[in-house]
Amino acid sequence: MSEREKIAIENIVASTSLAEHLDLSRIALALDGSEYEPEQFPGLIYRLHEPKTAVLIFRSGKVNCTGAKNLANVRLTIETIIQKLKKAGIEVYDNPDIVVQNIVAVYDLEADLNLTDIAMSLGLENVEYEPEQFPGLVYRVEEPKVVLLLFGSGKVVCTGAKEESEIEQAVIKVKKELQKVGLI
Amino acid sequence: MSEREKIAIENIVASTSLAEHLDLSRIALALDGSEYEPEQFPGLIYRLHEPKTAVLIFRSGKVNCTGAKNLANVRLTIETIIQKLKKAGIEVYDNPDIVVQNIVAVYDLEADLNLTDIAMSLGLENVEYEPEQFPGLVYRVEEPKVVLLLFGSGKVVCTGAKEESEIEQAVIKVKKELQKVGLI
DNA sequence: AGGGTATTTAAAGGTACTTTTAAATGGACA
DNA sequence: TGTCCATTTAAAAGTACCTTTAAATACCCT
Repeated sequence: MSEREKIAIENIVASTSLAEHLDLSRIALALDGSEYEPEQFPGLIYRLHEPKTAVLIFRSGKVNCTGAKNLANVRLTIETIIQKLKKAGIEVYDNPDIVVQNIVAVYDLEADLNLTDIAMSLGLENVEYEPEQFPGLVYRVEEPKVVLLLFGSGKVVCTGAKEESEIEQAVIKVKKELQKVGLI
Repeated sequence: MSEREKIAIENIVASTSLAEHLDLSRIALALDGSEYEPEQFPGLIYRLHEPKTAVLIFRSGKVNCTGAKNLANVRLTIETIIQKLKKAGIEVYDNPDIVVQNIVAVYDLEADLNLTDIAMSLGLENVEYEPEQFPGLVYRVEEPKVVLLLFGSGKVVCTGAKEESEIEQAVIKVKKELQKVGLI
């Protein structure tokens, strides 16, 4: 099994634009179950059940999609929102460009990790490890620019990537570094 | 190993009387670290570190001791309180009668239990089992009058006993009942 | 009369929080 | 005018706290 196949994408955050301006109060009435409390947060929140995602819609026409585990579901979510708004008589763009902003994934090193030893080996500059605050070791990788959370179980969470290839590179990199110092 | 030795007493609640009447505001000043908030609770709360127990002192002179794991520590706790109050110039009885009101203990059946099957076997009258509310099965034993909490792991908590012999009787009883229906 | 206030303790299951990341935007603060 | 707060999502694993039971004590409330 390749490293790529062992990487499980858990969440994709993507953004797009559906119009020059949107009337959120009107959309709040059109999208059943949506939440719009401008004093609490400027965006309107709408959740889809299939795929299970959440969409944030802003007055500027900008839209965020969160929660999808693959690109197809990001597109399906945006397309569903477009159709619903159109049906409600709200003008929006067709086939807007969608930009992936962040991907969260999990990888399993399949070996218990001594995080205290790893924290000393990898050096203080890119590592933060405060077990009583959080059980994971925070490793800020510079190239690719992502953040890895290492756990004693060997599970690794990668966040900050914009492409799947960055996750793969980061995972291979940390694996090699741990092997080099004999901590894996 | 006898059943008695396998029973671990975790908490003893005992009561006694130290005087006809006590001035809790004065005791609050005498016992450093004590908590006395009459609008919240009528008793004054005082914690001992060795043995690790908690004492509740009431205006009536009645006193509760909780947290001890054996009778000697209940007596030591009460004796310590008596000495501290005497040193503060507060008149209290010497060698007051101490009554054990409740003993909480844990026993291990050393076998996984199917609580759903046990709930049906032991009958609805003395058993309550609502796993989504609480993971333990509540078994109200009539003789001795105690309550047993049975867990899927085989661990059994006994509470309501006033003597160690009652815990032993109850544990032997439930063990025999489970063996009779082949659920252990 | 009963329930909530408070103390202690075990069992085991659940929830919520801790950390990281990214976009969007409106308000508050120096 | 930046910075930081608000929100959404997801994983990891650790902590805290809640659930239940019993008992004495007593004071308030309905």
